[in-house]
Amino acid sequence: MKEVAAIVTRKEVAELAGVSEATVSRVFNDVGPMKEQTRLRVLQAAKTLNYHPNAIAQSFARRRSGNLGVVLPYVPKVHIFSTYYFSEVLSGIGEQVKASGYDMLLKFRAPGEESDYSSIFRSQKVDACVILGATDTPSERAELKKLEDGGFPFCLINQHMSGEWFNEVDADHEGGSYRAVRHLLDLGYRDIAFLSGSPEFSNSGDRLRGYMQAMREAGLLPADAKAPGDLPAHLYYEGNYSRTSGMKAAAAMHPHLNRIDAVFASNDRMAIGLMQGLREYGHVPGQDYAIVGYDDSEAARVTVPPLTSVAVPFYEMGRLAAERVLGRVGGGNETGGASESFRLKLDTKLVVRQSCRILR
Amino acid sequence: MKEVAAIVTRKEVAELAGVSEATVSRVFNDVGPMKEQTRLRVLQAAKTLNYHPNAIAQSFARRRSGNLGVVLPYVPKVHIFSTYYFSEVLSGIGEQVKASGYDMLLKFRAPGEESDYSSIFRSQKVDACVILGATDTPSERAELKKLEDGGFPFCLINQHMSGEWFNEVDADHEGGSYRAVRHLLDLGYRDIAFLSGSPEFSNSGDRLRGYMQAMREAGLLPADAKAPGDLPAHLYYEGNYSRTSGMKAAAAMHPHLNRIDAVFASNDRMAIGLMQGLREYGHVPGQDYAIVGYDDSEAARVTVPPLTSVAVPFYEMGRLAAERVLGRVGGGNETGGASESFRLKLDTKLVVRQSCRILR
DNA sequence: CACAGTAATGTACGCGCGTTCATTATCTCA
DNA sequence: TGAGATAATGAACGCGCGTACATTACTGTG
Repeated sequence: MKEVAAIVTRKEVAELAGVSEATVSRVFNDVGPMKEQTRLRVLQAAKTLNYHPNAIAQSFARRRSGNLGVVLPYVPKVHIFSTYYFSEVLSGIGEQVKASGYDMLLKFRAPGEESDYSSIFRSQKVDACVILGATDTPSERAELKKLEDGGFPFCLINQHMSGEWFNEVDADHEGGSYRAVRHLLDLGYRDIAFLSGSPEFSNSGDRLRGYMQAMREAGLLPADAKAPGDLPAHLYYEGNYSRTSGMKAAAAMHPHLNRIDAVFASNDRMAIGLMQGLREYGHVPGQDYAIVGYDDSEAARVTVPPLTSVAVPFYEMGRLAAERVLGRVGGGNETGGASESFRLKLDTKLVVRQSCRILR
Repeated sequence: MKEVAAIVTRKEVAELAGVSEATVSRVFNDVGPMKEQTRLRVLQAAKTLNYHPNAIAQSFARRRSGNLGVVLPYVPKVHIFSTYYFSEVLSGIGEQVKASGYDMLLKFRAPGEESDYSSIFRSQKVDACVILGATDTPSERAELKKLEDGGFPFCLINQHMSGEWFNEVDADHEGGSYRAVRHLLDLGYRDIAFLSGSPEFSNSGDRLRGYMQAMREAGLLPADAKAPGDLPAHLYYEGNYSRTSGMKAAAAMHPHLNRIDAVFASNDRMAIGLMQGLREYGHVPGQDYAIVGYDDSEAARVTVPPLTSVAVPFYEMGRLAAERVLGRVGGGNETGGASESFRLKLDTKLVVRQSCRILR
């Protein structure tokens, strides 16, 4: 019964309005001088016929898709949008994309497959691209370098590849971690454990460095301590940023809790999992031990006790990345070279709540 | 310095391989019989030149974009991805979209603007569409009906428009709410308040109906009680699904808490806000009053006490919606009519935790 | 009124691909 | 070996639009 609405084209509008197709085009793109009268006539005809330009044909003719690609990692068993970090970044990108008149095309990296970034561009379905959750592996680096060589505008978020000059929007995780640990030290804590996230993300290393620096400065670690191996074993734990991994860490940490008085966890989810886990062993957070999380997610506000955490401007990072990378679309060659590349590092901020008692 | 990689077209591949463009096309689309030898020759040439078909041109020629549109509501001040409901649904859609070889194009409804759904389709940038957070207003209904009349494949998620036959994937919120309240009743609670969400969403009404039915059956409401107005004022509160609105409700509820022994909140976020707010007045959840939330979000697991809540298969709802709606693309007319329309209603499930003490 | 100069519009082409139809190579069976 | 069938390939077109270039309609000036 239902008929698929017939496609109205420029041609029909032109006929009805009694003008040429080019004129219709001009009206819709607002180019060149034209009589107000014809403009109105065309618009009227378009309205009558319910004409809407075919976006695909436009993309084709303009050789520009009007889409910003967003590459998302495949995280097994995790519904990726549900993690605070991705959620916020995506919201920020979404905001900017809308403001720039673009659409947002999501690309999920496949489970097994090597991430073939360049194919994303070669297919021409996106004009620029923001990459989330890139990992610092040789093959990924190679892929990204191909993009770079191809001159495709892209940008990494929350990931830094040292030694390369990719466009990046990152946050000062090292500083944030340093301040978090300093906060614990200032409160009088000394035996501060570190719960790390997955090491393949650069910002896991950043957090470790911040922690180590603070500990070194406090004279709690040798001046040359650098790697996790330089830490007393009972102070270093590793998870994968999931709540469950935090709970698992609790099992490993529990036996040593007499030698630990505070924990710095690399994100809130793990912190929460850890608190849950340790609670089952009878250790009360904020009382038997202090804890600081990372991300300042919504969850940090509702735990008991509320979790001191490091706020990261994820939303703004997403917005900025989109803005910058879209600003580079098409630009560059006529100005006699590539347009400015960029590496932004936004500030993080410690948000103090009640998960760390004052010792003195 | 950087050169934008030259676009390699079919033509060049054809020349290098010594065949016609049509043959190249056939190889890449795997149509018609062809000599294995030429096939390899073409593939070899394509590899040499690093040829990738232009997706936009393909879309243009095929008159199909390969994109599934996802319409997201504009929620002021809320970073939309951060709400559990949207996050999960999007993850589900993402999963299915990938499996179906489509891409996912996000469309944000603009703040003020009337949602002009049909333009989304007329622009031809998407082949089908999933709509989240539609509201049941006359103008939205009209817009949706236009889509329907246009024969565009679309689907509403978690929203039911009574009296219309739109494709929908919904969950049994009425039943879920009924069971939640029954649970409270079975535990011995009698003075059960209801914290509603924004009334423009159909599932807010669903929850209300479930609540009322359970209360009526327990003889706590007159048999003809239907609307919120039929409730004692101290039992009915309204928020907008945000945590803050839950906190605000706490202020309104606090004076009446001597006449309230349990609360059923329309989602976890409001439940959490309410618990926080009431705690500030000295009321301890799970002790001074029982509380049940809705959504069974991650947050419900980490509150103190853990929150009894109603689980909704959001992820599956997203996946199913995408699957069904993509199944309808292009199909329908040649079979002598529209393909099957669908209205799915998935089951919800009460997840009991510790936020309701046993009274007897 | 003629002319230049500009405003307004039309003509024509190509973007890269899918696809139909025509053509040519190859095979089958008598 | 030849005729018909089938396999394999090529030639040509159009999808709907943007746009360079050609053309025509005006305007003001001397």
